[in-house]
Amino acid sequence: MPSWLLNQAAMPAQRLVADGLAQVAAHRSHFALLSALDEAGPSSQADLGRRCGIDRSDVVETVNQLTVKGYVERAPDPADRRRNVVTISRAGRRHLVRLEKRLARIQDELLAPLRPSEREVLVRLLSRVVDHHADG
Amino acid sequence: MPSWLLNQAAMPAQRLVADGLAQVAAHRSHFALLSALDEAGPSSQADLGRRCGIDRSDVVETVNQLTVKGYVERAPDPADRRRNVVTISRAGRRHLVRLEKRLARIQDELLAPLRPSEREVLVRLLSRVVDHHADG
DNA sequence: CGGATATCAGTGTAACTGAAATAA
DNA sequence: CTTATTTCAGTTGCACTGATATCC
Repeated sequence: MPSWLLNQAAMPAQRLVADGLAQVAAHRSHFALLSALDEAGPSSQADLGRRCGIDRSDVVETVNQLTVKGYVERAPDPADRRRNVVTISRAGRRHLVRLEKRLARIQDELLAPLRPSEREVLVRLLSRVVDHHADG
Repeated sequence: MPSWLLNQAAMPAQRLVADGLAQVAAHRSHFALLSALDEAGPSSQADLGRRCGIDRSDVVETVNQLTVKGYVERAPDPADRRRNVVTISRAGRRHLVRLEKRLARIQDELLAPLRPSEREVLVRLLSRVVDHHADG
């Protein structure tokens, strides 16, 4: 049953990612936010939440943690004083590179039984399923 | 990123299944237990939990619910008085058929964007990933 | 005013843990 | 004595909601 298989496969995926990131005291949301900031540049917390699919409340907490570690800076937006502008720091970029390398190894471990061409096929099929159910 | 795609695809899968079963006041664990009982015959709760990957505590509660609805019966095992023998009833089998039909439609909705041959490929690739990480 | 933002406290759920009672 | 089973109470992690203050 496909729905069962998807959940069974998502389980080790989640575990491998969580464990791998925990080894460097990181979390999925850390990677998501740092990635988004690296791609899109300084952003408001609401924008970050929308981009990453993370709840507004959880963005607050994640930005708190990343701020403590010096990976991002949070400053009021002079152009719109409701907003905080979150900016990735140099240390944040270095940390992001570390996380990316770690995650690459984890993808490899996750898809170990599949050849490269099969991994591509899987990614393509999953993408179509995900796209079909996007925001619906 | 494959791990992300897997989680994104598992999300609508989980939602569709949960919603579809909720319409008949059922739950994933209801289907899992009834299915296991239909396949393997009367079983102890510990066996059911191991088979279905459901925690021993949750088996207790699920059997409670199925008992109230008359879909299973719980009786002490005379051969091993630590155990309860859980048996599926005739109404339980009828209910299982309903759930199976419902779940078949849900699989179809989940994989709507894929052709039958593509669905097979997806299932095969996922199976290999799941097998590779089994019980590890 | 309506709408957006950030924050915090609290809710709901699902998976799990610990301990007790019973019995192999 | 050790291990297994069932049960219940409680915990934890997580996504989310509601309310509030602030501002466009």
